[in-house]
Amino acid sequence: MSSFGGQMAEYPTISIDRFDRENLGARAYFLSHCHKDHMKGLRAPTLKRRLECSLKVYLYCSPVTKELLLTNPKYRFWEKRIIALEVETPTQVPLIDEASGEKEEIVVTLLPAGHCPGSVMFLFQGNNGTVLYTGDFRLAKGEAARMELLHSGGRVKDIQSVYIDTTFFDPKYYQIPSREECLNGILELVRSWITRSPYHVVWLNCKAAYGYEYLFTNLSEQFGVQVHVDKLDMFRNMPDILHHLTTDRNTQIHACRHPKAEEYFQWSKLPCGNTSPNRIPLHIISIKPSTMWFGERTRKTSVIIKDFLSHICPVNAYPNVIPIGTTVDKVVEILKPLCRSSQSTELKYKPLGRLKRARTSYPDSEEEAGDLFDDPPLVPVRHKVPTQQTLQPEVFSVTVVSQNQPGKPRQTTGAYKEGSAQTSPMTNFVDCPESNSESEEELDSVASPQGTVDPVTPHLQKSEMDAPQWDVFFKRNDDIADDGSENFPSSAEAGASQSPRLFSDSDGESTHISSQTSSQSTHISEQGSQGWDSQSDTVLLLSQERNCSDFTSLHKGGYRPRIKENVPASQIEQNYQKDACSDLKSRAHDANIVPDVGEPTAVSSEKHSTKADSQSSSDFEIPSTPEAELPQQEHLQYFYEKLATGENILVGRNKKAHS
DNA sequence: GCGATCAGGT
DNA sequence: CACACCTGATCGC
Repeated sequence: MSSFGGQMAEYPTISIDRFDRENLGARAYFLSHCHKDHMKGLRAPTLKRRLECSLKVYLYCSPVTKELLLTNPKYRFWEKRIIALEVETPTQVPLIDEASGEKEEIVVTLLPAGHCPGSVMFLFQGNNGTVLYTGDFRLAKGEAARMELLHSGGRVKDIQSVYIDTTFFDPKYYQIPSREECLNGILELVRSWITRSPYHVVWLNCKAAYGYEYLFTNLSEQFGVQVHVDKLDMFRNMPDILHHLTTDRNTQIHACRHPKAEEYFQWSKLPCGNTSPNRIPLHIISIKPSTMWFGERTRKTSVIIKDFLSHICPVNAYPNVIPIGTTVDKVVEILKPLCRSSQSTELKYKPLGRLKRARTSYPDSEEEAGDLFDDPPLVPVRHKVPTQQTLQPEVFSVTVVSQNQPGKPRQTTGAYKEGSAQTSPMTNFVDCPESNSESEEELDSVASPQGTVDPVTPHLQKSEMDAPQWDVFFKRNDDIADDGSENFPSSAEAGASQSPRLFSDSDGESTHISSQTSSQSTHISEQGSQGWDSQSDTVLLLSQERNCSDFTSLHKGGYRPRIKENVPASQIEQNYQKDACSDLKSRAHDANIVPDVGEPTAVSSEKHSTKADSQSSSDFEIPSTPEAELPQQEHLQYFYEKLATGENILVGRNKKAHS
């Protein structure tokens, strides 16, 4: 959990993502996104009471976050006190001390964070300097450089401090696949499975409340199958998401939840209860998105550099996550080289001409930049919040958003035009209506910022950046199985489909396959960029059938699944098979992936042995042959096929071990 | 009964 | 570990 207490040194009278303790007296609140760990105290009686007394205190967030928050009855008491701020629209917010009447103004700009729907970063500009609070974010390398509002006059704004999400600020995360890569891998895997029969279904085992929407929408679009979810009312005003969801359990793709979902899975039962329509049992595979997975098996030798932080180049950087075993000071020491003091004293100059802009060409003179601002990046949407944007190149004439508040319906200025919801040609973010009902307005999806982002971008050479080094994730530990006898077939061989089977398969029932893929997606379509989350970057696949085989494959640019399977005892028919299985399992150490969800039913003794071995983990570190080439898409397909059919992929045992 | 905290789990 | 939760037990009001 974030160590951020909610307050920033420069502007201690406002609180962000924390609403308890010392934050109870804040003059204004800000919520970066709708994830529980950023909402501590937000519905506590103490704060609720304060709201009743302090009528000038408001909560500011993005339109989408407001919508998501108010959909939950527990937070509905905030309804009259939330002010949705349009993304990428500098807005002036008054900070009033109700006791003394003292008033201060601060300009805040919401920048898309790419973490989950509605997630934003907050850029504050006021008397104590410019500071940036990132919240949880996931931006692709170079994306910060494309944010116009982080720049001014052709260069990065002078940022005093950055309050940054350091979750992945660790060398072990030096390489995180792109969303696009993950998405592509998932799409193919899902395709290979659901096309087998109407009874082959996929369960997307999602943890967080939000952040997987892009996965749902892309899967739905790709296969014409809506995703089953428990609730979708929070998206009622977000058609681009809503249209891809359903509460009808009769679909092949599920993202429903249940406390005992994992248990259900063992029994070929979906969280929603579906088991066997027409008495024909379902064949389920589960895909578990996880970014952390990548940090668990990579070598910690690479140095990561932060594209984001180094670009922002602030005077100070405050980490919000302090890894165990270290201290704030130590992390700060690591961050320092990226801050101004250690850079060549002078400000880093980054020509805007290098910025990748959604719009035509980017001006590189300040003057032209001014034109840019004259044409607001984002046109305030509809009737709701009247906003006035008169941005001049460096001069902020801000917009005071006072929204339909009880007492004062505010509006602000005239610059706002009703119906000006058009997406300006340059907008590159999603414009979601925050209103409900009356809006028949649809979300404008615009090209989302490409790629997702790694909060921290690995510092690699460009060539390396272009192609994820998958081997880092799948290479087996050197200390494990070094005889090479168990190497998996090289991708080329695997693709040859001659992998012997370790086990006979019983068609589908309970193989426990799990594989991981990673990636993020650069996005495709026109889904709202803000809806793309970071967690779906990595994926863990579990099938309820099978258990011991595992393989990895990679394909350049693509994703590499890691599969592990639990083999029902009944399926273990030969000793050598079992051994092989145990063997493999013994290598997996990290488990966090559910391994052994053993078989529900009869557990034979053999099964037991297998189970024991896999108890701690079901992930296999797949060895990779040094000379082996990254698997190509076709090879991957081959693996998927095997996975889907329940066949096993031989791991080299002296035969086609490597190529 | 609710909230906060902690433990444990995925 | 932390991602972002959830459940259950305990304690206090």
